[in-house]
Amino acid sequence: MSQLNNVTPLFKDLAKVEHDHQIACQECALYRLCLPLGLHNNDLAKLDSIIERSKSLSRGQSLFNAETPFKSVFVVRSGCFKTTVDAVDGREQVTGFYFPGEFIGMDAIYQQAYQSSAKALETSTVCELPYDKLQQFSATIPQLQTQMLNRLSKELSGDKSLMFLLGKKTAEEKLATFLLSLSRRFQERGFSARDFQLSMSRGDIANHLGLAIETVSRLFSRFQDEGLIRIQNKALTLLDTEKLKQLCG
Amino acid sequence: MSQLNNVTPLFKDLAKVEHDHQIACQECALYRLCLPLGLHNNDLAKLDSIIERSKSLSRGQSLFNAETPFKSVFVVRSGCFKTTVDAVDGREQVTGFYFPGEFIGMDAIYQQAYQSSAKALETSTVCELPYDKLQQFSATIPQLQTQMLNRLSKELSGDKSLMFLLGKKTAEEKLATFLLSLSRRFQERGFSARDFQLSMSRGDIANHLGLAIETVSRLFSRFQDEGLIRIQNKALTLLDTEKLKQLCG
DNA sequence: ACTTTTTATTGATCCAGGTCAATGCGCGTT
DNA sequence: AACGCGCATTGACCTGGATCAATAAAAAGT
Repeated sequence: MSQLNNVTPLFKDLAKVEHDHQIACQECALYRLCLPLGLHNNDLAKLDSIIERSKSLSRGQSLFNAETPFKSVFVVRSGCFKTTVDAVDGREQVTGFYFPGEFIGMDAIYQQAYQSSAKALETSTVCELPYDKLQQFSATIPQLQTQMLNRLSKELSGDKSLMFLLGKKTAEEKLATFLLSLSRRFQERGFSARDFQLSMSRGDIANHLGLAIETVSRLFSRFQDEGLIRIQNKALTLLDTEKLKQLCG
Repeated sequence: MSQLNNVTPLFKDLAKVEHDHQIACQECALYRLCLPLGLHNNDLAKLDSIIERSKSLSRGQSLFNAETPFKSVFVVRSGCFKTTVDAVDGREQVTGFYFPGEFIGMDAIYQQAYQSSAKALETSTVCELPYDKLQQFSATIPQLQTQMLNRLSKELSGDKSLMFLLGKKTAEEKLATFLLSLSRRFQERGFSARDFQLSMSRGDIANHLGLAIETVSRLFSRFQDEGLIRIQNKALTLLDTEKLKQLCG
C-alpha cells in the first residue's frame, strides 16, 4: 500500500532540480528528454544563456492565457501543467497535460499570440525560452532548428491521435488509452510505469477525454472491480497492463 | 442557381497551374499562401530546385499512408485531400481536409514515418518537398526555417480548435463551424466565400466532425429549411453567414 | 440509354453516456 | 477534533445523436 508513494532516485534528482533554478542544461536530469539533446559545447552554452529558469508556479497558477502577450515558449522542469482552449461562453477543452521535458506554447508561434491557456496542477517550475532569441540562435545552430521541428511534429502527431480518441473511441477505450499514455510518460521520466499519482482532478481527466466526470468516476470503479487497476484518491496502480492495452481499441 | 458553378479568375489560374507542373514558385498563383513567402532571389531559386512538382493524383488515390516510407512533406497545388488516422480495427478518423497552399505530412517529421494517410478527394496535384533537402536548405535560409515553424504551429493551433470542436460542441455547432471554416479558406484562395462545391462526401464530413452520416444529412436539411444555406448535392451556398456564426458557439 | 453501384435522405427506434440528485470523504483551517 | 468545502462516488433517469431500415437519387460503368 505504501509503495504507492515510492520515490525513485531520479525523482529525488528532479526534486533537487526544482529548487536550483540556475542549474545548467548539461547538469539537468531532463537533458535526454529536452530541447538541448544533441547540442554540444558552444551551442549548448549559447542556448543555456537565453533560458530563463526562475519561473516557479504553485497549484492553480496560470502560466499564460489568450490575453498574455506572446513572448516565450516553455519547457516543464518539474510538476505538471494542463492546457485548455477556452470559448467565450465559458466552455473549455483540456487539450493536454504536460510533464517535465515537454513543451508548452508552441501553438502560439504562428499567430504570435497564445491560443490556449496553461495552468499548473501542482507546484511546478518551467524553463522559459524567449521565442525571438530562440529563433535567432536556431538560425546558426541547425540541430536546434531540427529539435524545434521535431518537438512541433511530435505534438502534432499526438494531437492527431487525440482527435481519433475524441472522435471515435468509446468511454472505456478513452480512459484506458489515457492511463497507458500517462504510464508511458512516467516511465520515460524514470518513474514507475505501474504506480503513480494522478496530478489532475477527475474533472480535468473527464474534460480532456470528452466525457462527464461521473463517467470517469464510474469507469475507475469498474476498472478497479475488474482488477485492472487499483485507485485510491489520486494514487493509481496498473494491475493488468495487458488487459488495458486490449481495451484501448 | 447556375451561379453555384461560378468560376473566379483565380480559379482559372489554378486550373492552368494544375496542368503545368514545371511552373516556378515565383510564377505560382499560390505564392502568397505557400512556403516560399518571404524568400527572395537566390533563396527562392534554391527552394525551387528541390521541389518535385510532377505528382498528380486522381480521385481516391492515396498520396501516402502509414506503410509508405517517409521521404517528403507535400503542399497541395490543386484539388483537395483528406488525411486520416487509421486504427488496426478499421476505424478511421478524418483529421483534416487540405486545400491548395496547405501542407500535408508534417506529423511524420518526428518519427520519420507517416502517422496518417492522405487521399485525393478529386483530381489533384502536389508539390513534393523532400524533407532531408528541406532541412539542409533551411539551415542556411533562416526565413525558410521560420516558415516551416509557422506552418507547423498553424496546424497545431488548428488541431487544438478541432479538439475543442470534437470534445465540446454539439452537432449543430460542429457543422456550422465546419462550413464557415471552408468558406474562409475558399475566400483566402480567391474563391467565393458564399458559393462553393463540397469536394468531400457526407461520410467524410461526418467522420471528421465525430458525427453519424445521417446526422450531417439531417442538419443540412434543417439548415436549408431554416434558410441558412442552400445545398444541392455538393453545391453549397451560405445564405445567412451571421446566423451561422452565432450557431458556432 | 440503361444498369449497377455508391451516396444521400428520411423515418423509427435505441442506447451510451450525459444530467440531476443525494451522499460520502479527504484535506486544509482554526 | 470539529468544521467546512471542494472533490469524488453512486444511483436514477433522460436525451442527443447513433443505429437500423427503407427509399431515392447521383455517379460511374457498359
